[in-house]
Amino acid sequence: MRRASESADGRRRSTIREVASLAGVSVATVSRILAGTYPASPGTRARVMRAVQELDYVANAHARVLAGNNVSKSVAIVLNSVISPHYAHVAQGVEAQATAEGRLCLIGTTGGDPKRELAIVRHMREQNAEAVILVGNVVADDKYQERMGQYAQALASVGSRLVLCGRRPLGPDVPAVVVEYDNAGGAFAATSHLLSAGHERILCLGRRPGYTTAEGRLDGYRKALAAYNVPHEPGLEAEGMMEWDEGYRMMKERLSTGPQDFTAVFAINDLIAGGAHRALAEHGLRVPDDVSMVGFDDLPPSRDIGLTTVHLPHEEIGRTAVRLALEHAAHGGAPPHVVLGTHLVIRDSVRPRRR
Amino acid sequence: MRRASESADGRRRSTIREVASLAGVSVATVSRILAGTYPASPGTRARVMRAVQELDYVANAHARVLAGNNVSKSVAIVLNSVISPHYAHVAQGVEAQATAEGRLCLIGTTGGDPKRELAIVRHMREQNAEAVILVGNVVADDKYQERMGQYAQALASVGSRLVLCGRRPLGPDVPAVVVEYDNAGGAFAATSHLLSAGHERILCLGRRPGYTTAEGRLDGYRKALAAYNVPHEPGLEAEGMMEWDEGYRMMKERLSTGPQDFTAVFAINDLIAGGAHRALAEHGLRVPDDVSMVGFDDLPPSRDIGLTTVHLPHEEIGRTAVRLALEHAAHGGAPPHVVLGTHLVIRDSVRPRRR
DNA sequence: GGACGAGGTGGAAACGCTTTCACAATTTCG
DNA sequence: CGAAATTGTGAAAGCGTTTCCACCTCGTCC
Repeated sequence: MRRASESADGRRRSTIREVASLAGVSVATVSRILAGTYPASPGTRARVMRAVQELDYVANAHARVLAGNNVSKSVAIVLNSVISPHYAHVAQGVEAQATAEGRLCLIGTTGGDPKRELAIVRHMREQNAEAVILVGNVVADDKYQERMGQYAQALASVGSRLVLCGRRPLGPDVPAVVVEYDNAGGAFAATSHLLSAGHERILCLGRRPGYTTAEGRLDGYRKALAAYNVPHEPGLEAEGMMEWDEGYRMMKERLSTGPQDFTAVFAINDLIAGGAHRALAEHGLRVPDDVSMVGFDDLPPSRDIGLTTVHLPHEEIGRTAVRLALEHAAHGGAPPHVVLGTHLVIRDSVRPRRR
Repeated sequence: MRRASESADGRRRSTIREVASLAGVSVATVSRILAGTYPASPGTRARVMRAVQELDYVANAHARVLAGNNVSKSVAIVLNSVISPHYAHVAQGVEAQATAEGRLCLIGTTGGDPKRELAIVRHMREQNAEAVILVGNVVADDKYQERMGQYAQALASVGSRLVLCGRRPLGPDVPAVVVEYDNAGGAFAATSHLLSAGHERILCLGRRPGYTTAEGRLDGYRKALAAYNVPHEPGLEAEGMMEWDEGYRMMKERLSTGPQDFTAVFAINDLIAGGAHRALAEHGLRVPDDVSMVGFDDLPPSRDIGLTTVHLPHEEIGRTAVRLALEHAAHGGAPPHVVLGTHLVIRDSVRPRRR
């Protein structure tokens, strides 16, 4: 009654039925042998294997999912973009762990748009992914709070386990595995490093209210100042997004609108540090000779400029997300919540302050 | 006879049957209304929609694929790693275009290992992906040629359309969409830029026989030398992989084993340029004051150091791959083969040679 | 020497959907 | 005004698997 099943390019895919009849056994036997779930006589096994080889048989994953208990052996990762290095590393970790655990990795990017995120999560839901890993905050637009209710509910009904990486919680009624990292602690260490080198006027680049990551790091910066009894000066906090261009812009503005009233810079992430570094160079200012600088993330390109920065275990974040989600799926219980540590990587971008 | 279908976390997923009975229509009607393929009376449509809302119904993608013509509405991307910026950008392009065309994006990384690549491609094949996009060469180990036969055949029988991005062809019997970019032309422009600034002793970093990308760029470098009548000196070509650490290593070795016998550097990609840049800095050499440098790729971090480099349309490569694959799937014919252009981005890493 | 397990195997239901076919209820037309 | 075309709907087959149940064939035990 129906056209023969064909794959995308018209090549016919052989089915388990064909394998069975070629091997002279029932489909049930083929299925069992391939799954390795039941004993089978060596002779039968050999015949089946030969037939599989002959027909170049590969099981149809969709049929398998449908017939089985609807376990799709896949995890989904949803993030802002893959080109942002931090996200790329996390994605790499997710993919690696997923593959290691025999899962397929689905990926979707949102560009930070809540609507797109929602659409993608819905799409993932159709796929029955075992876990949906949400990485990084979405841009909080004006309708965010309003949308939040519908949003959280939609996410809650994903039916998959939800994992939040470095991201604001969705609400008390939305259970989720959480993988955090110590933003405040790292920023405290970074700022302290500058302070202990004698710097007191430390420009902080990347304030961003409403973004957990930025907020946590700003918090660590302020705490370090307090710990060293250095007065906190709001004018030394520049607002901007966590991107290269923004770092460049913030530093440019700073340098063009007045005298250089700082001796060191704490960039809330390495991207900002990179942009600021470039802006300084264009003004003939050298790091660390003229200005000391510390970043946050420890991304590979930061080595180009010898940036002292806070190391974040990016890939481990991704791996942990998958591992915890799958464990939680297997054992149940309360969704786990971990916070990963950070440490300062000292390179060559800080000099003691000249007096 | 079977347990009720449950999703991963035990939440029950409603089925089309439940929607149908709640709306008081047949499943066929629900299916048609949701697909929008047939007319339906406004009343029925409204009732169905209400039921869908009520039950929070989302179709099961696996069942849909199985029942439909086995079209899975998904494309797969297989690459070395996501953390390498070039690959990340390509992946971003693939994901963006896939989403734009209503497809889901599957992703897998190989670490450059042919065996893992094969395993992943097999996995993708089970999924019935509409296209499998292979990005970048796999490491050519000693058994490569031998394995190539089996390998090409396995890929050929993927049943999905195959797309090769910046990658050596698999063989005449393996039809594939090919998306290339002009490595030789870009390298020619980059080297010419250096030559026209008066540089003659130009160190080329990243020779790598057997790798199409590296070979193409080396070729462009040599051609430019020839065009300017500058004698080609094999000693000025350093061998290494296209990675940061390798760039660092190559430059370190160069500087520590003899006098600095070059005035400019052509790095086969920006990663190498970054590493070399750092090594130069550690030896007190500045770019461009002491050494001129040109890279290849135009990755974002290259802006940190103001690198003049060859721009590659990374994301467009990915988007083109998806677009062509899908078009080819729809219209058939010979698989398309495109080569994308490049252009030089002039920043601040080249100075005319002092005499 | 018959009952009983255990090891293999096959038949068939079920998974959740799409689509073909058939058919009833309209509308349109000569 | 009756026949033909159109429209909306339902029943059921089928997609390619897995798995439950039943069955058969042995070897083993009392």
